[in-house]
Amino acid sequence: MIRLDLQSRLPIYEQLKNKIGELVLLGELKPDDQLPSVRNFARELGINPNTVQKAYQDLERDKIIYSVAGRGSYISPDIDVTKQLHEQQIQKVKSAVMQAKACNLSKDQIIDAVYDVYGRDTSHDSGNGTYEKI
Amino acid sequence: MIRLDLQSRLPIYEQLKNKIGELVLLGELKPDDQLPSVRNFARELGINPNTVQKAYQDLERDKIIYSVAGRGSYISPDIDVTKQLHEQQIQKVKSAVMQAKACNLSKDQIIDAVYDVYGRDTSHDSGNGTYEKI
DNA sequence: CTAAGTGTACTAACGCATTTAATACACATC
DNA sequence: GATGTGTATTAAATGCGTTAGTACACTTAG
Repeated sequence: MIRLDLQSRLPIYEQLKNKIGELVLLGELKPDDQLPSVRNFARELGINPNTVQKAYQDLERDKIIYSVAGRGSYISPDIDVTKQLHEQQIQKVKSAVMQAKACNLSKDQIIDAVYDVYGRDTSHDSGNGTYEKI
Repeated sequence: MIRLDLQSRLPIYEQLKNKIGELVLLGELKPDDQLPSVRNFARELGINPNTVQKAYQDLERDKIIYSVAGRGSYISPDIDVTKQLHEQQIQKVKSAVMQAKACNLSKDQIIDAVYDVYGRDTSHDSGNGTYEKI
């Protein structure tokens, strides 16, 4: 079940886009998997169908999903979807890092922050469980 | 001169707060330095005085600056200002990294992104000061 | 064919944050 | 006293996000 923060400054449709992208990267949504219908998803999330549609529109524009009138919306089979979603995440990280650099923070301070999130073990393992898919 | 993006999703007063914090961390604004008056700053930036005041209010609430009625607004002499601003930047980086981690990105991928911003030289120099002028 | 479910499009209205505008007041400085 | 400060208040306008309701074309199951 997807949890939304209706109080967040981030619009609902942006949160939804992020969540779907996250599920794709986690492998819980695979190419050609069908997404919930606009109306069902909206009912399930307690929001308006138009809001779901807006998220789907953006995702289709970014070629993360594709939609067929009368059938439904599906995860894009495009091989580069994962690559694209990865790149999106990387870009967000880079933006924050650039801002920090502009504020004179040192590389080591940033690296420390990354270690704070991922743990400080010296191994170069990513630490997650889907590593074997390489 | 401070440049604002009036089209950004980030409110003007938030941009202004960021810019001032940035100038403090760059050492261009030092403790007890006087900031432009609300009215002058607004005229200079081409925005409404209320917007500047809102930024100043937030900065004073966060103890980044202090204001004296009849005199002006000044950078707080609090020794921890720099530390606090650093922490803000670090938190933004961590948020982006946590989001990326939730999407299954590996630690190495994040580290690579950091290197993309800071450069890949193996030295542990922080890169601040006049380093970039070489 | 019919019915139900799908994506899509459109208009209208509302809420809310942001921003602007215009005053007003108290204080400090000269 | 004049000027320049910060501060407070009210009002209006604007834009974005969201909801609501309706409508149409399409696909599928029966």
